[in-house]
Amino acid sequence: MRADAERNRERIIESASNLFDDIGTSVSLNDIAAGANVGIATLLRRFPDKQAIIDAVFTRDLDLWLASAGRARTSDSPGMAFLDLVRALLTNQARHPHCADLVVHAFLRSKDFAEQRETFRADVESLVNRGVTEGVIRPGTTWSDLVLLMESAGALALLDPHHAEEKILHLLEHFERSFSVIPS
Amino acid sequence: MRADAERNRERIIESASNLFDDIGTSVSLNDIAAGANVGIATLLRRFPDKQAIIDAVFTRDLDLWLASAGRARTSDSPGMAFLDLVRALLTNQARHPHCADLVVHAFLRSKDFAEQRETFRADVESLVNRGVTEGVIRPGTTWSDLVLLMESAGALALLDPHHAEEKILHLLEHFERSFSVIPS
DNA sequence: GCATAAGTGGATTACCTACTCCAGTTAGGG
DNA sequence: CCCTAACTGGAGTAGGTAATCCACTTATGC
Repeated sequence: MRADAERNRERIIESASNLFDDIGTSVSLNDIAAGANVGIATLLRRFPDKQAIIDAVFTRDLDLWLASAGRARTSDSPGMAFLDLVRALLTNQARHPHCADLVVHAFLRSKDFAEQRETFRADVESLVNRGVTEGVIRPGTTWSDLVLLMESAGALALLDPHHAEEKILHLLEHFERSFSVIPS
Repeated sequence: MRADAERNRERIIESASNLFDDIGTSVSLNDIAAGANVGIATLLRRFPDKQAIIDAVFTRDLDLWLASAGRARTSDSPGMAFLDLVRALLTNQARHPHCADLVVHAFLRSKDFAEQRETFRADVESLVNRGVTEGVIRPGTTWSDLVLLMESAGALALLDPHHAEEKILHLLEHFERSFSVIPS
């Protein structure tokens, strides 16, 4: 691939990412191309169709999540690390609403993401289990509870991006109470 | 209005309601008209634009919510009645995903719904307050917590209608734990 | 009954979308 | 420096949308 083509590819992903955050994945290819200072043909040469762009943007975000989860795993204070991880993931959801339907429809189900999904799951479960034995996290808490929280947060962000952060933090309060062993 | 015209109006709302539940509000006016066995012109004569149909369908659902809340208010077991009400509202959300963005963008904000909103709010708050003094609901629980739960449920339903019911019930478990004074 | 206002269907318009095609441009190896 | 394969922009295509228009039909009050 020629160097200029590679630069354009990155500009397209950057433009798409920004527009997805601001407007949503319904934004038109024309606008994405314009935002990258690139013709529509250039865009469609690199990405065969619109879904390919959405996937590329999502994959970039996903890498950050996996890195967060991996880092949290090694913490020696699992309860704290778990909450920090959750908070980081949710903040990301608030900022990137477009991720929500990819989380639900691709990351959690498609076999294309099977490997990443299992890594992520293993990291989270390890953290939760250690938190439970440490007595910080309520027994019965599982990976699926975190998935539900992430799905809910993403869904809220998608529905109402403007108030997403505030609502997601409120949602987190309820889940923290539900996750915690100590009633407040 | 002529009697046949009134019949057609109801058929259009019924068709729209069914299609919104199955496909979402993105369904085309042509399909709504076809489902009502009516021409597209007939549809657009009754409802000046697409939003008017969406609003009409929502208003029909909303009346049911308000009735539920009103009935719950008179219960002499507020804690129970509150949970029953919440469960009824959430089940409705699962079945009518299209309501989600109207809840967020119209019912909770537009002054067109101000009167209904305040009635609903008063009913719910009365129930919550009685539940708190009865010692069944955790002090600090407010109307805004219920709103958040309904928004989350609606958002989930919109994002993934097929698994909505299951996810919403799961979500309710966490909120029940958070609402409750007794840790489980 | 029947006059007529109200109602109707569906072809049509205007517009927006994702995606294709191709004549012209440019990077970069030899 | 220059040749050529890679790359590019933007006009154009196909297809779907909401909304309009108008010749025709029907309910209903008298």
